[in-house]
Amino acid sequence: MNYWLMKSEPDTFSFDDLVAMPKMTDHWDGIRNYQARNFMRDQFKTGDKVLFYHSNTKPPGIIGTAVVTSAAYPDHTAFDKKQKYFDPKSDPENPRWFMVDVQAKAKFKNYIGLPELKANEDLDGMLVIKKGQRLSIQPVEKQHFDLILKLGKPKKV
DNA sequence: GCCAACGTTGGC
DNA sequence: GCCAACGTTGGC
Repeated sequence: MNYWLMKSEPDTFSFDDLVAMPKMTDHWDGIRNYQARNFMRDQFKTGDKVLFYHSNTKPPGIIGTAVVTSAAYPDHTAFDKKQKYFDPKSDPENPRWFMVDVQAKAKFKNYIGLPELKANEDLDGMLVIKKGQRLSIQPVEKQHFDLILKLGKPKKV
């Protein structure tokens, strides 16, 4: 069992957007960073737990939890010229980019903003509070994950 | 909207 | 293989 933090801009795809999907599940497409891809491709497993992070909003922070419901499979949006995330260097024979399916689980009654994450010394070392850390998929340590659940007061969706 | 941080690209 | 130029992320 692994723990992850996944960033999304709420203007593009918010936690509530995920909840609104059939079965509250969607594929996490558009990852075009090798480190993030490697996490998904090599380490994501069905049942892994995810903190859903809203970036580029005021304040950014953790809005809820989700669960991984598939292993990694090729990101087909890279194959289609009309797609925003088209990448000519990826093709179905030899896909460069991958994605997983995630399902919404719980929404936090207490949204945990980035300033709050930074202020909590029990969360020292979390990647998301590091300056310049732009990775959109990050591993999270279990004790950090557990503490964040405690702070967030998740309510099943 | 600015810009620091940092990943990627491509010329050499 | 170095590194300058460029593009993107994402906090502020």
